[in-house]
Amino acid sequence: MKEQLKNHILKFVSPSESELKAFLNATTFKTIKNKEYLVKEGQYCNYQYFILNGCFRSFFVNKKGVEKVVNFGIEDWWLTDLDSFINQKPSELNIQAAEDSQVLKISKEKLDAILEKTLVLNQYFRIIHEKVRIADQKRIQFMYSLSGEELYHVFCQHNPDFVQRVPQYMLASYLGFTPEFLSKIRGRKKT
Amino acid sequence: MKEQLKNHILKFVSPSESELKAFLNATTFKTIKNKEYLVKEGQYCNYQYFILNGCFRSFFVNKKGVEKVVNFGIEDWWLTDLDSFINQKPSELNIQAAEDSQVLKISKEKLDAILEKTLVLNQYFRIIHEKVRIADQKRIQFMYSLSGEELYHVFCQHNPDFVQRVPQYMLASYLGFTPEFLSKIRGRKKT
DNA sequence: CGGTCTCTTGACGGAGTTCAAAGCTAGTGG
DNA sequence: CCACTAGCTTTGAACTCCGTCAAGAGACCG
Repeated sequence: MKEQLKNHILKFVSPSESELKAFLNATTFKTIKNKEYLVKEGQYCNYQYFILNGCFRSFFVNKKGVEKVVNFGIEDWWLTDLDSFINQKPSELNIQAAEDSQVLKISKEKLDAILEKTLVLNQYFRIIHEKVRIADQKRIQFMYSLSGEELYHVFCQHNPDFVQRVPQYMLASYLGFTPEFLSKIRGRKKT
Repeated sequence: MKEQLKNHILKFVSPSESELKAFLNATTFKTIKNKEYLVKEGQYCNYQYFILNGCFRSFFVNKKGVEKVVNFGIEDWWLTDLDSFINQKPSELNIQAAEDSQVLKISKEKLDAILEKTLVLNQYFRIIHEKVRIADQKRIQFMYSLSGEELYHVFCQHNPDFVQRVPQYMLASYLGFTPEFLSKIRGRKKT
């Protein structure tokens, strides 16, 4: 199953066989059931996770006790609480499976050791970061220019398959409004 | 003036003298007056900019013709339209000086050539990306959990100095609301 | 001084929230 | 195979935050 991560890496950089082996060997396989947590608020997040299959959401709980979904993760995405992972502080986020899932995980110590000396893997993660930053940029642009209703429709157009995979209340939270409002949006627009 | 970039790099990684020289020599100095543009919508953004001093805003224009500020940049920040720079497509953003400023710029070709073979500079940019992603993450958390008024007060507390440097209407746009509303917030709270 | 750019103020309207109740659906156990 | 529960979605009425529009007041710069 590490083939999948290998293929992902080869999409972006060209490591030697030994560099690839060293990295893949530093990862370990993990199965996780729907509703279980990879990371819980308050814990130190010492791993970075590569999603083989399944689906996750990361969220935090605001002062009023409401869960706010800040991100989803699906196949071939890296997922972690970066602030906790990089700066070694307690996580403010929860990362929870939204489906039965499988991941590869790598510890901070092992990853740091590899990044200390391997050019191509620095390139790989640099490129991943670039892609995420570009995606986040687009997301912020959408949030700044569209109404809630428009946001929903654009999201459905861009991710028609994904919309089916998570409950509506998570989607509503991710898009920045309440489940009640999402329900009303869906109520309109019946041709 | 390249000392400043050198010091910034040395905060995060330890390049050899020759690696550092090669990188600094690839950058060129540029002065830019208030209101002038580094990047305009529709242009290809072929440079990454390191701000020596001054202040910039990046913004786009939505369908209604309203300017939406998506980011500010000040001393010791790297700035570019990443999507345009990385994927070589026309920029959707404008980057405009908000003060008389000085920058160092590096072209995509030169940067790519250096990143092709220099470990430490991949590390450096990887670390920069990590920091920006963490900051963006926090920003999204704030946007999801605070009202407009709270956003403004938190921003003022975190950046008391910066608030003085840009006109209020830019700040309002950055925080996601109208200048009129910001003015009303300021009107209250005159204890 | 005159014009442009920025900030303020107020009346009104609308997008989205809150709260509460009821309808659905799927899983669970008897 | 049915009954029950728990979680998810829908619906509606009242309410709030913030946007829109319009008019005026400073403030800065040539």
